[in-house]
Amino acid sequence: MPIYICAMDQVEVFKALSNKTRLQILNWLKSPELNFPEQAVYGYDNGVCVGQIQLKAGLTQSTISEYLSALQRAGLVKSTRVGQWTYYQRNEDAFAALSQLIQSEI
Amino acid sequence: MPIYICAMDQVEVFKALSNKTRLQILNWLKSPELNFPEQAVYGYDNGVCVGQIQLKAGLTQSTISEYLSALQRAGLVKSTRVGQWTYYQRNEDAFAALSQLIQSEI
DNA sequence: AATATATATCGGCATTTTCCGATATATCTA
DNA sequence: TAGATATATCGGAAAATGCCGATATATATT
Repeated sequence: MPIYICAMDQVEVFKALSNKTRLQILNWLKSPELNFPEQAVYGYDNGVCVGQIQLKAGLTQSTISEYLSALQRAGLVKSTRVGQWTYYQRNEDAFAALSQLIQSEI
Repeated sequence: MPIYICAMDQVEVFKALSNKTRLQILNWLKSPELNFPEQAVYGYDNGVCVGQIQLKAGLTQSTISEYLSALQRAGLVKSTRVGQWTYYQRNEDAFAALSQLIQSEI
């Protein structure tokens, strides 16, 4: 009987990762300073706000908002509301758990 | 500039993993002796044949054949034809590479 | 309160995925 | 060669996903 560190819905996680734009976003969020220099003024403490991600991705605001929700439902990112902005950042624990999951369970 | 050990199409791999039945198949193939005892007579050297997997999954033959093809296109399994049977087994190198990919690139 | 800005949600069209039944192909056996 | 068995491929209906534009909601500003 395996022990699960966190209750990842595996299918949901892999579905979230099954899209080129969502993979790009995750990759960009690895280096916010590098990929979102426009946000330097506001800092990167809570990640990057939706509008910046949307600009870089070149898709509509609604699409990016939904993509970020999907990533969050899968546990791959976390969000912080600050005023009228929502900041998203990677949940590195989830990636460590996923890497581990693939090694041991899948 | 990152160096890729193998040319995985990331989206294709994650799509292949985005289905409960395909995840089950991969999991079953970790312990063929345990999960496919009916095949003991023929041995497990090349993995498990399509019919046995189909029986256990409870979906149609065509569906399982297509699922196995998808897993193979993604590089997650390899197949061996022996007479009228096609045996499928996990490609453990791919899982190691994927685990690594998640740790370092994604 | 009124307006502006940032994000989320809704409705919808186009494409992809899921899974099926039918059929084609490959191999084995009589 | 004919028939049986195992697998692959094809065509299609239903559901899910990819994106969009329009609209709703939350917060900030005047």
